[in-house]
Amino acid sequence: MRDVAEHAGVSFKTVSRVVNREAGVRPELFVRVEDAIGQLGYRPDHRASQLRRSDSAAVTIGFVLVDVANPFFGSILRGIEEVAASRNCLVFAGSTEGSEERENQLIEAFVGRRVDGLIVVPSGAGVGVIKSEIDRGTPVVFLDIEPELDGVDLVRSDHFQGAQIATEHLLAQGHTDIAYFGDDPDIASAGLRLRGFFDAMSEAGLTPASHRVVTGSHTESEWKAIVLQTLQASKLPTAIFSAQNYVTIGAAQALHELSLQERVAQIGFDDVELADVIEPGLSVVPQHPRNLGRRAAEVLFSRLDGDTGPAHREIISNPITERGSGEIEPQP
Amino acid sequence: MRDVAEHAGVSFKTVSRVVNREAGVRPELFVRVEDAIGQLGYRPDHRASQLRRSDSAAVTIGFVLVDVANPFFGSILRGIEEVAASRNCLVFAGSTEGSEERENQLIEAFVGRRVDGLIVVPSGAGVGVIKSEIDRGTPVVFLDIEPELDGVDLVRSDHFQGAQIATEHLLAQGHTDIAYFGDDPDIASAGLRLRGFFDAMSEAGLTPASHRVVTGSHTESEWKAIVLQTLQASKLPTAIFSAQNYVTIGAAQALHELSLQERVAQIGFDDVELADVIEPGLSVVPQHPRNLGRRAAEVLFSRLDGDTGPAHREIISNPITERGSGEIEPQP
DNA sequence: ACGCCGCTTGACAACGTTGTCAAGACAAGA
DNA sequence: TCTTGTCTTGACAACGTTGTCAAGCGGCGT
Repeated sequence: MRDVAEHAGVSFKTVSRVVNREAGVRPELFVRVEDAIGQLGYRPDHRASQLRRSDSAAVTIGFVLVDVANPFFGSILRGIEEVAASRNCLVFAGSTEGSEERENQLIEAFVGRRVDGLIVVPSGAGVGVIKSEIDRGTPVVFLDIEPELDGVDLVRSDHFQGAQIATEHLLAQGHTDIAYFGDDPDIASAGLRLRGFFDAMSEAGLTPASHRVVTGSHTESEWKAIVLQTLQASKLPTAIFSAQNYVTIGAAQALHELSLQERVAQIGFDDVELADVIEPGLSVVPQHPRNLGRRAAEVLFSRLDGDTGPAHREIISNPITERGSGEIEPQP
Repeated sequence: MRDVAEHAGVSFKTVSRVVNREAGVRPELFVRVEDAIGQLGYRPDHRASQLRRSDSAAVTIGFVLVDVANPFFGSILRGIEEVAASRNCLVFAGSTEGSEERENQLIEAFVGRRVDGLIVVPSGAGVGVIKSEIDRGTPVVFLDIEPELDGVDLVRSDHFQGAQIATEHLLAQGHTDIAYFGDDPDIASAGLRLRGFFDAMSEAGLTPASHRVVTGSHTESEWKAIVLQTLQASKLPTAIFSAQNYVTIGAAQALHELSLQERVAQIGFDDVELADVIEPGLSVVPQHPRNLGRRAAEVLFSRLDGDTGPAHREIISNPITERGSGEIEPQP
């Protein structure tokens, strides 16, 4: 900026005025400064300007998620971006892979860059660094997973009810021997889905055998192997509830490998690509992740705009998308 | 920081020393400062520290992509993150949706935040803002799409050869009437794939009829409609080459809707989820996007580490993953 | 001719941090 | 005791920008 000022023969304050389109600069000077900026390829240092500015609207938000490569989170990020872009705001994103340590690192890195707000898919209970940030007044919206904290903003799917209606849907076809595959129930959302499953089962007077409930955190291909192994190890269940998108894919792969896709019903939580093309089509409880992202961002920006109302708790439920696999009747 | 210094009864320079773990602070003072930091919940302002620091390793990079919701780009971003995280570096990411204007906005926003380097999937020809940034000395690695610029670093799949081998694979089964569906050939990568297709066809002495080549930028569901319409409008082609992941999904949906999946061969560029579960399995030329991201990041960091060698051009090709759909013989 | 006003411009402090350097304390050696 | 050296600490400038304020200029009314 100093260079530009010299080049245009003005003080750097005047350059600042031109850059910020402030009124009260003689057109002649304005042009001279713009020319100098163009010639020198000068770009204002946004960090320095933020450093001095007091007010100013939100310019950066951080998004802590589990894994951007998972289209569920990728779509959420896209939704957040969409809202942020409309307000000229940039997004930092980082994957935790479910590690609380990495989550803390990311949050500290984001806060160190003075993000205006955070959207977080918590890996832990929300008692780590994020808690102290909330206490310091940083606006935070939790997404997808509920932390063990009161009075915080939250946007998520109704994991419990989704699992319930999925299970009830299978029960309604007459299934009683249903296998559950899902993420580690220590993850709050996965825990809720598991409880939704148990709840629906016990409503029907059923208690799932322990070998019918398989949980853990694995990749797609690991899930395929796990489901394969489980299906081969004992009497076939008549239906499967796969409680996460990668689990759904792994389970579908396993069923097809064993040519059981017409014999064993399957219903998944969260939609997946090509679910309508496989035979039978995969029935799922969808989540509309892009909308989840949009909503979370909207809530965050309303806080940044000064909304100090009570905690916003938005729990979204969606009806089942029936495509065939979830409508298979129990086979003897 | 001023507060911490007062609270601990030291100068803020000493606080700075403690925060940066500099040697030569009496243990007693060190503890006192750390306590004050803890009590006040102080977080160093990373922007201010960067402002003053001269040297310092790379701390932030920017990634300009087309759409994070597309798992192809999501996986690339994951690969970049992976490398960046290992160097304690944060990633800004932004989706352009193919708009050159948005690309320029993003690059300006990133540069304004003084990112140390950029990875860019260019939407335009690379002559916009990105060109002037390169000239100013910002390290830039292009990814997936080649800009119309010489001497720049680039990591991408071999779009031309991939399309060639896909087409040759279909030709080898005896197909001569092959339909091409793909992105707008104005996008450099899509243009290369289309040329790879034409090249393989003409090598075989064939010239595709103009109604056999359908291009444009559309969503998954639009592609399904377009392929449906095309298949119904005229004599069936005996094979389809779908040159992008969303196109592949749309085309597969269309074929299945018309129950033609056993009659019309299909081969796709870029792998998709569940491709091995649908019947017949979808044959594709895969891309391993996470690895593309990792490689681009590695190249960028080597530049940031001072590598001033000649432009790095890495063009990766992968063999076809045969799953069935691409091995269907021509049906009369 | 004088005072007042509005417009344009620049000097200077401030934002939160680090780099530089000098000052003070204390111990060792002459 | 005096010098020298080492260790710890703080004062101050600097990074690139914006906020504040006052100075300079010309026009207008009296």
